[in-house]
Amino acid sequence: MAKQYWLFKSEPGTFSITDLEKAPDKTTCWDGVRNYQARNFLSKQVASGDHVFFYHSNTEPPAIVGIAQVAKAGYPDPSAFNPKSKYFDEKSDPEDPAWYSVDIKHVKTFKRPVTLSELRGNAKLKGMVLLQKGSRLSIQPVSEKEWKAIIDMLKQN
DNA sequence: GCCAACGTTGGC
DNA sequence: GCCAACGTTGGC
Repeated sequence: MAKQYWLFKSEPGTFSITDLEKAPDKTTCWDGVRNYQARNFLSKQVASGDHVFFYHSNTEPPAIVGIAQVAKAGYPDPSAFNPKSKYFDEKSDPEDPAWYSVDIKHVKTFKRPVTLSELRGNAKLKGMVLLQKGSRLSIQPVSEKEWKAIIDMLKQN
């Protein structure tokens, strides 16, 4: 299986990369995804060992703040079955789960985040899903070229 | 806080 | 199946 790359969005007020770093074994269940396109990535494509950019949205500045790795591939999202969870979905049947989670583990937090405006300024990233107009997908595929171009931006810091 | 873009819901 | 209304996302 070829290496795959992803970008996971999170609002830092809800779950930040610092939260991930502090989590037991620096690992967390990525739950609460309630969008079908993102769900399909989680259930079918995101594989153990895949590399993940951790992105902070809805904050100033929006930025890629670090890297994580997929520790466990798609499995039914437990929060959908938990009536106490804000992500509870009574329509999700444990026999035929509607929603999926993966586990991710912290790899590194950047000393300096790569901001959205810096990403926009890199011509190599023109096609990146994140930079498309109106794009709000919370689980996004990242191409190998895009991944490498962003890693190169870190080295220039 | 504003608002454009997008996704979902539900009446018909 | 259409589409208006509504809710959410997320940059600014």
